[in-house]
Amino acid sequence: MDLNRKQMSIIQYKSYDRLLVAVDCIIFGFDGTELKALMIKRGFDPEMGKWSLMGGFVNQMESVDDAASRVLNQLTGLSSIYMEQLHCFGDVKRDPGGRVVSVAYFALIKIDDYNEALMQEHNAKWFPLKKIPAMVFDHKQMMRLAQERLQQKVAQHPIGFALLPDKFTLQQLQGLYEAIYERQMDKRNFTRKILAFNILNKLNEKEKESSKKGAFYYVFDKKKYERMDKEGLKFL
Amino acid sequence: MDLNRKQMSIIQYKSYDRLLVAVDCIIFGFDGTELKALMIKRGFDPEMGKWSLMGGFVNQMESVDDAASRVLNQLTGLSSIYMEQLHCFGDVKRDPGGRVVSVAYFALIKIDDYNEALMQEHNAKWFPLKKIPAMVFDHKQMMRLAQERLQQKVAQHPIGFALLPDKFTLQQLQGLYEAIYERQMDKRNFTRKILAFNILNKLNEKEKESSKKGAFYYVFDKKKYERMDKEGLKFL
DNA sequence: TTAAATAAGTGTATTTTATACCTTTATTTA
DNA sequence: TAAATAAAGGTATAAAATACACTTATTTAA
Repeated sequence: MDLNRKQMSIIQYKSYDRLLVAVDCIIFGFDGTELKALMIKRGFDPEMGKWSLMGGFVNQMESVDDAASRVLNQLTGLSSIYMEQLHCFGDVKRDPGGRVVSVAYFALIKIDDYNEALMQEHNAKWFPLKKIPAMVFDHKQMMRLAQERLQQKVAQHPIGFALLPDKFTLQQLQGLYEAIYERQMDKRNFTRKILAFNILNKLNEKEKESSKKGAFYYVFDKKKYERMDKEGLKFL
Repeated sequence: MDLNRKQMSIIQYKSYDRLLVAVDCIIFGFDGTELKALMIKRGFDPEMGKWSLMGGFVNQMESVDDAASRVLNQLTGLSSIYMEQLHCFGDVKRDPGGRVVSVAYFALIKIDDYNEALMQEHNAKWFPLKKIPAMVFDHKQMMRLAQERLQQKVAQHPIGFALLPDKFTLQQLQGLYEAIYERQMDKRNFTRKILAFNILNKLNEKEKESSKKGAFYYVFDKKKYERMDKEGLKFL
């Protein structure tokens, strides 16, 4: 029998086990005060009706990353969102419904920026990180790991902006960092440090809802950041 | 028809695609001067005869972590080795032999501490990180990511000791850090800093091969470390 | 036995970075 | 126009990182 190399290798691989591969998304949002994560009420067995991360199975013809983007989109309607792979969870019995290897991702979205209908359809709800309910399988472990990684990541790279509106005040930005790190910071030190990176542009426009004086808006300048990122920076 | 919940969910999952799931191991070693990684000459198609990471498929009844340990053991004969999950690589076409999702791990071993027969059987060879050959699939990308992660990790946790003999001199330790970070360090500053962590015990014994005076051996004291790790430390 | 050679071992001064801390300013509203 | 509100901004101190060079222990060869 005459086989070319590709056929050979398909035959070669044929005897190995094939597994279900899933993705689960930890979706973070910031409401100005608290860091929150988006959960859904699981709509199918096993564990129907319990709180769960949004997830789905990886198809034969899509990459794992694409599957994660698809799942995020199915819940929020959003695309082109900051998303990063967290960890692959591969215990044999992690899902009582069968052998499922799950690759967890975390995403950062602007908390008001989603498709209401899709969210309702999935019974989605934001939970403050301090008040995460019981969750199915190993999803709570995923949550914990995601929170740790967010803390690490945000200290090295300016990804926090993905959680804020396009224009934001320095106090809103500080509030975000305080929420992520779960500790208070000094306003003057924070301002000095963040402005020193020179990756924010000050607008000639004030946010006046929360104060009479009004606080200037800033925007994140991605180009400035990329220029300095090449030289290697630690963020905060 | 009467189905219990478990049967329900197996049926539920049945319609989804199953994929081959592999693990690949980046195995680091340190020869006193250079950081090296262990590669094998791939013994089967596709890409037979090319340099590759040691890998294998995950079986139905083993966790992904266990598969990685098994694969490491198959090549080196070692078990109970420092090993950490790196990243899941999930592109559709990453392996020309079929749809394979691969979870990469990196391991730190003592470079002389392996089973010679197994190594020969797999045509394994150590390559300095600076001189990594062409590799199959996305293995070079895995290598690069592993090197980055090792740098990050070693700065936060005292895992570097896994690459050194049980007893080592301060200069050997410094050499390791210099190799990992690819830059020279000041001997006095390094010594002061590392001893300040108070996780090393000085032995009453000297290494006398590389100097006439001889340098004292030290050992890593894991208990001391664990005590201080709880209080949270940044390592170097 | 002693001098030369070798790498180990050690301390201080300087710079940079992080932290602690409070008054003035702009604006609105009563 | 005074009172209320939150924004804006600087300095002094402490801690950490860096730069830098001589002395010591030991072996080996003269």
